[in-house]
Amino acid sequence: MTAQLPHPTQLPAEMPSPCSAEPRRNELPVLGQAPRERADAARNRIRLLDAATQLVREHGAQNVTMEAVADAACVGKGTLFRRFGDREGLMLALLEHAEEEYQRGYLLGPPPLGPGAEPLERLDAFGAATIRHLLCSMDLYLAADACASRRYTVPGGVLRVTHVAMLLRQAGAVGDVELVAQTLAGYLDPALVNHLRTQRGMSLERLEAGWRELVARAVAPLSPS
Amino acid sequence: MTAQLPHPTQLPAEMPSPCSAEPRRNELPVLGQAPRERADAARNRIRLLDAATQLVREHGAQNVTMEAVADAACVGKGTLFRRFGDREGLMLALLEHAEEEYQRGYLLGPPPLGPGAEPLERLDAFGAATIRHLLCSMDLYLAADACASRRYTVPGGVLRVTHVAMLLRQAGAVGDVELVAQTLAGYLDPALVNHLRTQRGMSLERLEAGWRELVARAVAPLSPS
DNA sequence: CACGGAAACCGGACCTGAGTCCACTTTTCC
DNA sequence: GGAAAAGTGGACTCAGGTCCGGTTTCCGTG
Repeated sequence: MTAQLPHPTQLPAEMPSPCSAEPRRNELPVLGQAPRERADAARNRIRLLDAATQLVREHGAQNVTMEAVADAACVGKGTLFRRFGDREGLMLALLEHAEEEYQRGYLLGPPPLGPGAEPLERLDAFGAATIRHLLCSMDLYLAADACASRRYTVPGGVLRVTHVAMLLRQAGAVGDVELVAQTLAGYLDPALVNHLRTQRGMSLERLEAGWRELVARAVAPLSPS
Repeated sequence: MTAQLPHPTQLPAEMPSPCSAEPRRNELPVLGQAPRERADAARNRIRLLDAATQLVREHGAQNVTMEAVADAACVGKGTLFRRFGDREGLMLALLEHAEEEYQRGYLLGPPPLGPGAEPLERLDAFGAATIRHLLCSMDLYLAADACASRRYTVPGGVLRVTHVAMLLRQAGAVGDVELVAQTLAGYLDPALVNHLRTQRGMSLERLEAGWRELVARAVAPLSPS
């Protein structure tokens, strides 16, 4: 299928920061710094994201075709794919935007979610916040769902795993914290949360309580059997 | 890379028909119920599975198109899709066959994997067996990967969760066993195992040890905090 | 056993949407 | 001003999936 694309453009290296084209002159291509984005490219990227956001809100993520996005943005299909790589990439970009507030919440926000509270308290709050956030943007998450190849390399997901691992360590967890964190974060997989809610009819309360139990197990000392 | 598949012509008479909630047909023509599968349909199903198996072994699951399968089976494309619903369905059918021996192993086989051993012992063996099995057929698993909608309803996966939950209960686990089992089984997601192995370079030994730790945590008593 | 009709099945033309390609245009920088 | 780099757009390819007229199988009937 899609091997590595010979495209020079990777997935969105920068967030859609409107009109943040700082005039930097005489910049030598040192340190692998990305060269400034061209004006037309920036304009089109914003157009595309705007159009995509609008269409998704209007028709649901599943029913939005790439061509429709390109047309709505008055831009060629090639441009769309150049910017975002593929459909998944576009959805991921939208998702990244939707995740901003949530991410700020657990990275920088006030306790108990943010820094300042006890690690255990933060872990509990993190699970609850994540589950609620997922349920809010589930439509987009399911559309952006990375099939196998990317599922565990999506930035947001990697960040979650890292965050959980950090808190686990701070909470004094022992054992293979990395793997435990990965497993714990797996509980927060959008598709799983969706499945448990819709197919298995589990309540939000149960899902949150389940998270707390898993956290408790994760930080518990290991009794050598 | 290449999964060795058992002989294709002996596939189970049952196969998932994803397109509709079809009533299970039994073989006995009693009470005007259950029309059996037509002879030509059966013949073509076998042809298709045979051809698919061959092509997958030859070119890798990723590089096999549905049309190629249909052509190789000397059958129309419509027939292929009628039988298996979609590409995923076909891969799932192949996978189901590839899983047979593995499933027999932990359901009916000899201890420590099968019945007879202590639950904890069986849990440990189950993880190791699963990880090894996944790595063997990874090619097929990744191709058959159910994107979000089906990921948690694939028969093999559901069976694993159920099995783990049963063993956890037998081992005297307390708490929300269902959710813990689901999470534990999440560690055995093919895509995750593949990711940890290839992207993160984890050794088979570490993955197996990780499973054992998770099992230990899952059956540990819950200390009320 | 021949017959006949209904239901299941077949197959390949056709449609759709993702992703690619490349000749052409715009921007940037000197 | 001008060359090179970056970006553009839409025609094109390709694979998954649908549709429907024609065919085959099944089964009850005479």
